[in-house]
Amino acid sequence: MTSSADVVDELHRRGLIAQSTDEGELRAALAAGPVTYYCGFDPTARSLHVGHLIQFMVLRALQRAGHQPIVLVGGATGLIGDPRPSAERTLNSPELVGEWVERIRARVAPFLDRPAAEQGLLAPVYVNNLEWTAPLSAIDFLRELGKNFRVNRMLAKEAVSARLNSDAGISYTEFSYQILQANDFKELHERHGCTLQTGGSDQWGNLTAGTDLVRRTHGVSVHALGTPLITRADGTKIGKTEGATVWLDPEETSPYAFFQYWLGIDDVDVRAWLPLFSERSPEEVAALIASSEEKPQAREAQRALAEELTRLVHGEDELRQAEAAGRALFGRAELAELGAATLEAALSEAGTTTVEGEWPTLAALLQQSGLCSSLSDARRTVKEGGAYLNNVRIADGEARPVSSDVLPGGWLVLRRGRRTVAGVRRAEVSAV
RNA sequence: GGCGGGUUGCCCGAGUGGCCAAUGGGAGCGGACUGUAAAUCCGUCGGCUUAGCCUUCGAAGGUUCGAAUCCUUCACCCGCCA
Repeated sequence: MTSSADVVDELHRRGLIAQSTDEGELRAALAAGPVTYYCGFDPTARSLHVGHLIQFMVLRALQRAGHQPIVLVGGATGLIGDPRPSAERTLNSPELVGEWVERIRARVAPFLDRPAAEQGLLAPVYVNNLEWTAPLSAIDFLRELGKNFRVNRMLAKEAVSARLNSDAGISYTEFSYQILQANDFKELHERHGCTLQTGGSDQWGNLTAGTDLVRRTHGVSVHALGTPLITRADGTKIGKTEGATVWLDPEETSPYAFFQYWLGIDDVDVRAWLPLFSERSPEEVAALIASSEEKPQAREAQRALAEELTRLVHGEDELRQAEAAGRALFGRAELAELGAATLEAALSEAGTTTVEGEWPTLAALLQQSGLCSSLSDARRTVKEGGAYLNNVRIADGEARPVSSDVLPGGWLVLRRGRRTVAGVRRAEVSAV
């Protein structure tokens, strides 16, 4: 176990610290005994995505070093909206945000509750800032909180100034966001003795707003740690491409797809990300990076990371199934030689569809399986040579499957492109 | 409250009466090359009963043989002034 203060060294070594308040003071505080720290997650979607993983890595490292984690879910701040540099957020209904709060809270458990239970570490405290924000009256907000904030400084925050310089401008609602988040730190300081907030460096303005507020109201120096913004080598955000966000919730992104995501990341990124996301020893991490440089085609680093993170997020059983599915679908074995059980397990990871009645055309099957978004898309994909039935390129989208196409268990394996697979079978055959 | 500017496909952004399902860039998707990588090149990128047809350019009406483009009303956004 990392000792209380060495955790800062570990975080630095792994590249998890982009900026921090007075580091000397922070080290001293961490060395003096268990520190209560928090990180907040706003419910802006149904689930958290891989971009949030880095926050959990920090939370876990601190917990491992014996400190007390608090996980805040932003039931209140999620109703207001943290200003993005680009444009105003759409307000979501309180009902929807409330539902997301619950879903997200459920997702967080494995990261901190498991180590607490298995290794005797301090169990996380869960809070929702709606608890103290909802009762706040406008008078209190303006008198008790507002007086502590200078608009001049608020305007200087990066997210705010970006918006002021854009056509979109910024609503008063979003402008107020930093006050609410600062107040969270103050409340947690008062309620739980919290003295450290961690978060993404894009949150830096909000983090320091919090430390400033606590200092002004309590005369106490508290801390903030900002993690670096993780980007891919090509500059895009991790796992957050508009088309295919990789979620942590198995209902949104299957463990199989999650595993495949990490397995497929490119060499440059895996070498950069391994220290960030792996909790292996520095020696093991270095060895994996060396392996990636010497024989990149082996993809050992990608595989190690995929295994570690799938196990962390989804658990050992799901990891085994995701791995087995990948081997079955991408391995050298002929599909027809796979047993019905293996095939079914693999396909259920990748995604399956059942069709009623007789086989429709292959183009229709591509659409119904979800591989293609529309019939037009399916026809286009076939025309481009990107659609496969049982690993054989489909030449005619209007053709229908024949009995010799049907694999053990009644399955057809449809594939789009190199790696997107789906299983399809007819309702009548499922009993066979 | 006044004046001005704006609302185009996933995003940015052209387009001011027919040649517009709508230039260009990005993202996405597919192919080639590879290592289930990157880069590069090629193709594609509203829908359908796909050599044709249907629905799109904030919303609803209108003018016209014909409108993303003109007119009216409405909604929302931005800026300046009060």
